[in-house]
Amino acid sequence: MSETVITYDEAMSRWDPDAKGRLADAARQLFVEKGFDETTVVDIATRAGLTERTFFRHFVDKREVLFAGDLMVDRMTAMFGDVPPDVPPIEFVALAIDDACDAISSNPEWSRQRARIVAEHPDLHERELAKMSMLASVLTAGLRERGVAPTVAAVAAEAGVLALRVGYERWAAGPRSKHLAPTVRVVLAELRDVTSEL
Amino acid sequence: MSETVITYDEAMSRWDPDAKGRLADAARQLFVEKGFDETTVVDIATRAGLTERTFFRHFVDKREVLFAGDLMVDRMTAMFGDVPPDVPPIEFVALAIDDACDAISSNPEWSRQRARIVAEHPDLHERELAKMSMLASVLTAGLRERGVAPTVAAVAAEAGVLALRVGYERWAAGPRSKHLAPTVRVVLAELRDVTSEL
DNA sequence: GTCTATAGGGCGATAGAC
DNA sequence: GTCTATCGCCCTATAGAC
Repeated sequence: MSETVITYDEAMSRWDPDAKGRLADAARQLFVEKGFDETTVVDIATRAGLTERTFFRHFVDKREVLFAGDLMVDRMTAMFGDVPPDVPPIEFVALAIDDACDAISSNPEWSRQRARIVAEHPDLHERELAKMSMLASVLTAGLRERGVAPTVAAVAAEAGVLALRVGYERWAAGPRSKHLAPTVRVVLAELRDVTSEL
Repeated sequence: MSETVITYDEAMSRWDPDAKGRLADAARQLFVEKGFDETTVVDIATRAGLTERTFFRHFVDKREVLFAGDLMVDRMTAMFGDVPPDVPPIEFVALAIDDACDAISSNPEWSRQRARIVAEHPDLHERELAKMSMLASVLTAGLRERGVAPTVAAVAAEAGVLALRVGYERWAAGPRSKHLAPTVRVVLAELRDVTSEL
């Protein structure tokens, strides 16, 4: 009769907590060590003590592992209620973006490393843009609930996300500074100034 | 007089005129008929009378078939020289975007159908955003060559691309109108007005 | 043109938590 | 017992290599 051989790894890891977090950590490490293309999903899963199939239960595709959680969307919607009711649309957006900046700045080294990985891989850059687009949708919905006209809501939301995206890139590429929000506010002001020449 | 060298590409195109165009047409039809996910590359190639392998000779991946050519980038760089030297950055950008609008408007029905297909598939939307991001890079480079400060150049370029993207969506979703440029100009004005409240 | 690796899905079995 | 996370095996399509 044959007995099932259970290796140490399998026995230890199968029900260890935070599988998703372990996968995300393993992925980040491997992307830095070998690059995105050279890292397979099997590599990631193995390092996390899991299988390829389990990876895809947690992340819809390989890229998504770097954008874990979509925490920003939840966080942002949660703070909509805190904004006074009569601020102009762009100020509402700026406050929401400030909040997103705090989320990014709360882990500055990881956020900078992440930005570097994303900037180097077109596929990841694509996904980053898609995530930013989702943020814009959330902001647009938040503004429309406040009675802002749909077209104005969309444009204000897109303006805010533009500032976040450009500001994040600038912050990650520039000299170390703790807070992202000031950089993003500068971009927003530049956007106002540059469009005022129309 | 030099001898005529017939490359493999030229020989192929003699037997198979406009293989790339046929593939793009077949893809568009199939995406409408069956949806993006349900259409395989083999389906597309077969309808175009070609093989899967040939498809990937013309397009780096399946999504790319809807973004054929990157004609916009070439067209845009080509018109940079026509812009007078002393217009403000945002006006330079607006003129370049007008030109891109003309390219889109030149085939309005196809551009509207394309926008609908792209809007329905997250993967295609992602690629669209990436293409727009490339346009922004080209515009930024064009501005910097004119001596515009890097940060201003980037923000002006992103503003223009924002207007193109939002305007294109609005134009494709709204009632039929031939020209896209006026819609995009409206978005640009809205962007100026909404940010002026900062 | 053929061959191969990887991405990613479907589904049932199973190990553990409760 | 139920419920959920994980596994294992089989499959196809994408995409790249030779």
